[in-house]
Amino acid sequence: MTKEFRSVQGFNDILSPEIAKFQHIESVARRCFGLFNFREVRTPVLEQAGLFERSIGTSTDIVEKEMYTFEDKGGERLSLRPEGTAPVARTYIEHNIDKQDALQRWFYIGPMFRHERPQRGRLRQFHQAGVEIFGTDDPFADVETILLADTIISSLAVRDVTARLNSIGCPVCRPAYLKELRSYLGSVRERLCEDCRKRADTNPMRVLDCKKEGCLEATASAPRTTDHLCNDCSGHLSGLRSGLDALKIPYTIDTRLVRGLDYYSRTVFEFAPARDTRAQNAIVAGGRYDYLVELLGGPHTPAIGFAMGIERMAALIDTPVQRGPAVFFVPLSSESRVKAVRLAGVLRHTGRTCEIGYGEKTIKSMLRRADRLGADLVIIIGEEELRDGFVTLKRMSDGTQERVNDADLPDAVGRMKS
RNA sequence: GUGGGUGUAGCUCAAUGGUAGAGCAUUGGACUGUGGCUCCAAGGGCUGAGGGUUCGAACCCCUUCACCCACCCCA
Repeated sequence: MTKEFRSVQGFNDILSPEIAKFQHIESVARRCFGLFNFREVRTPVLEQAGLFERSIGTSTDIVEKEMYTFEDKGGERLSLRPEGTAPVARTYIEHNIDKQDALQRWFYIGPMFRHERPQRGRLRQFHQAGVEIFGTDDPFADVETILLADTIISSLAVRDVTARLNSIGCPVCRPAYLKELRSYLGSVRERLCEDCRKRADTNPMRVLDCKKEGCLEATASAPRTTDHLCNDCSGHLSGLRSGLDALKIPYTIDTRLVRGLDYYSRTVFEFAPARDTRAQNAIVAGGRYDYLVELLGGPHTPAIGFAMGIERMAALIDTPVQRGPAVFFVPLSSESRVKAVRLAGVLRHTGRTCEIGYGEKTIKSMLRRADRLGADLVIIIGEEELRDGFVTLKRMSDGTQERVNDADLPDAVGRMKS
């Protein structure tokens, strides 16, 4: 069949039963955010293109070729947000949050957009849940951010996920490090892949992140960020590590871990399935961005956060069982349907989920439907029930059924269900 | 952006140039107001689309579209 309309490439419909995973992940995430006392912030999906260009960095792939950027009718250059941090930082600045209380703990959940070739774990519209802590450079904020990510992952019963961690320094120590790294990379240049030769000039730290064997070997003895941190950065890192150790949160230091976004400083981290060697396997990633708010025109505001990929998390969990309705009504005439609607209203008032069968279908087909939906109880209303003011209440699990007077229905439903 | 793979019923897949099929699902019946189990039956397809070769194409060729996977990169 040729369908006239289909969803746009990389923009997927999410429907039952897959939707149950999303609902579960989001509700677990919300609960954890709430328990850590983070407040929700909802920002628009559209922002000025410049916000991302400046924050993420113009030489990153995201900005260079993956943004949905267009001119609207007013001639403004707008972008669908490719990530959540920059918009939230913009919000922090725009509403002068620091004037009230510079320390803020925020979370967001929503769709993000990147124009890439879709594949496993990568879509053009995807969903992230993330947090940001603004207004402190206390390493304990880093600890708590990582703890929160770890809490969500374990609350979702996802196993064998490991955390990798690194510090990429700050404007004080990074220039000297980069100088050293550049000269090292120059010395092994001919052993690097073509991409990495370019990166060696434009974004040398990314060379460390290359997965190609030749590059891995060539950079095996490259200078490490962690050996070139200034006193403050190194103190920050050890504060973070001792916090994680004290809480017994497992992690490994990975000096090759740099992140793809320009705004990170000091702490960067990533959670990924231990066994999965595929490239796009990070389910949570984040880091510190102490200079982003400033870069966007706000006051100096150290901050840290992470983003979790909801689709990627969904790939790691089982589909939760979706409960059927507590009660499915089987009215055998239009008069009895009126009664069914009335009784369903009473039951819904007591918190029972009810669905009423439609149409001229036979009792058999309606019962089949009730069975398929997984209804606990069925209420049959025919001629006799209508005339004498009762209903036939049937328990699907064992088929037992009884006559129940209309007025006794809520009690009888409670009794039969248990 | 580059490379590979796949498109046949709602779903998962057969059919290798000669009448398009199965399982599951759906609907109905056996069972006239009673679901699941079993049995019986039915509906459902321009074989992604367009063109070509051939007496004849799901199958071969060309074009195109879509999806999947990988690279790149990222959540």
